[in-house]
Amino acid sequence: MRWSRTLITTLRDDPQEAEIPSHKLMVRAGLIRKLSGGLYTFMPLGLRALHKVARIVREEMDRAGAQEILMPALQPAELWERSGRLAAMGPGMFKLRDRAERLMALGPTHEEVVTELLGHEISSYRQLPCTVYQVQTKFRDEIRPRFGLMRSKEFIMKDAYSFDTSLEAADASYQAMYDAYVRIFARCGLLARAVEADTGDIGGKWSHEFMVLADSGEDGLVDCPACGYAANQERAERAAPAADAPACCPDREPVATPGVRTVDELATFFACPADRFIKTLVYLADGKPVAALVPGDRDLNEHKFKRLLGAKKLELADEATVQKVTGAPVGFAGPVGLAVPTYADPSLQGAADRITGANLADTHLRHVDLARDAAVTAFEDLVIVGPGDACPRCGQPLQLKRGIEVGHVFKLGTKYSEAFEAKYLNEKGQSELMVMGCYGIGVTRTLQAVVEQCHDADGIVWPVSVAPFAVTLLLLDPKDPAVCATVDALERDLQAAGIDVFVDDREERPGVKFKDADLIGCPIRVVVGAKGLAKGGVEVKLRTSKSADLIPPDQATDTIRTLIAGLTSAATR
RNA sequence: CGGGGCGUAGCGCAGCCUGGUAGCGCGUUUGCUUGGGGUGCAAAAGGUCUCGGGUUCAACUCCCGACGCCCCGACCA
Repeated sequence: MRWSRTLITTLRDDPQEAEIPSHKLMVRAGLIRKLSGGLYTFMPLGLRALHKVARIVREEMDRAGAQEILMPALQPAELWERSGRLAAMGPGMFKLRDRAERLMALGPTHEEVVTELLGHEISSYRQLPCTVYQVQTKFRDEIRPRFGLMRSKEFIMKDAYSFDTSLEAADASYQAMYDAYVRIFARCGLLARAVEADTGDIGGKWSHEFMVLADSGEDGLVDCPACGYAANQERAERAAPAADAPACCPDREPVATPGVRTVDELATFFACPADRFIKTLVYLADGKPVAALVPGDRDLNEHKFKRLLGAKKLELADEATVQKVTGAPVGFAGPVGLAVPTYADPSLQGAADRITGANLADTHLRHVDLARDAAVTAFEDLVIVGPGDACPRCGQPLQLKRGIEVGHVFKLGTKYSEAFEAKYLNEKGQSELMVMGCYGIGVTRTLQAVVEQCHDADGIVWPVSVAPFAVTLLLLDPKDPAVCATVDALERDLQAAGIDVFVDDREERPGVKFKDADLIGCPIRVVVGAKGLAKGGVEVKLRTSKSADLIPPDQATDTIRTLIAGLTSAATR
């Protein structure tokens, strides 16, 4: 491919729209262009890289025994009513009506469609296990599109779905996908980490997310350097420290605290540290009030609380509810005498001589002994785990990192097969529900994650596996026939050797071409110019190295082929 | 949806406070020049100053309202 005949426009300045390095670079290098918030066009160079990622994904899916299909992006909303997710995902879905006024949705994911499909196609255990996948455009009405391709309203996802006869068989399908994911991200040149994750609205018992470590990542993850435990912060647990209880605790006693509501204000008011307080939070779980107790210096993890309660919807109670439940305005809730189910973090087990709200306006209680003065329904892990907390497996201190979620594998169980009666006949001729798993990779997000992880001050540093081109060939003197002839021959040779090559044949000064080559970041740069030829060769340089090697033109293709082989094996370890 | 910021030439920005001729850099076009890390000179094209209302003799500038974009929090690949 020749630059002069390709739609590639690079930018000198960082675009105003972009904040993180990968987004800036993808726009500057001319890989993508924004149409509107969360909607991007892939330009020729970006599309090539995207296809490379998709190819790796397909190869590994096929290798893992999954079969590629393609389901409609446009789906009848009725399917979503059957699974009960029209309500759950409701506002996040793009909905529209056809001319018959039938409600349709642009698919944010395909569990419904695939379960409906396989429920009809599969009739016998002999057809199982079966895993299908597709590479599809998904639509989500994101609350806040962000960071270019990282969180967009339209994106490309590889989604796979496994169907099995039993939980054990489903475990094997899950493991096969997990292993494929490890290979996919390694082949993309990414440093990815599998972490335990929350299942969210998709449902199911267990899931792992694949995280690309990056400071700009949207997710927090905890990591135990000692034993390898890793989890999304949404799910992460900790070994709760024992509550330090004094030998004896005086009787509880009300204290007037007019207008003092927050833990910070209380700490100042009582002149004691935040962990001396018990924070009482009133929530509505599917409309029913419940209370959560955490130490004053900790925050409640709503994901964990929601899972514990098995609630479909969990939200902080409104003021009126708080008033009704506690008999006091917001800021004065406490566990003493509270008549709703009350869950406490295990670090409060045995907690005594603490300060809590008194369930009375402008009043707190001190010398509260939780066991003596309050009725706790259960002690369950509730706090957001942070750096320094004890690992739930080995007790060593945890670290907190940030990551980009590029893949997610779920064990779904029979949630969808029940809703769609996706059944098969077993060996005994009995009808049984298929056990499902689902597995997603954000293909467009993965591409940007590569850029986020692989760049330097000058531009992108593509791994060969996903680079738009393996080689960029700079034609420094377009008016010199000998230089042009050398470039033509080299381009032909490289193409014949199956190597992607991109020729910068523009009427530009050398400096411009060097800068753009660094920005676009193909792994190997070959410079052909009059000066080099006079010295007897073309210059071959890796994007990652500082200096170039002078290679005789007739040996260049072999040299490059060897370099690519080296880069490829280094990437796959 | 809550909080914050920004909308001026293709891109990056100044001008606005204190109303009166719309500017700079990059890019683009043409000519010359230069030719190994974003050459230099000259000329040129390119603007409903996001949109709508209001105040005023006069609005890019002041006021009100929309819309769009970006950032921080709750959803997710």
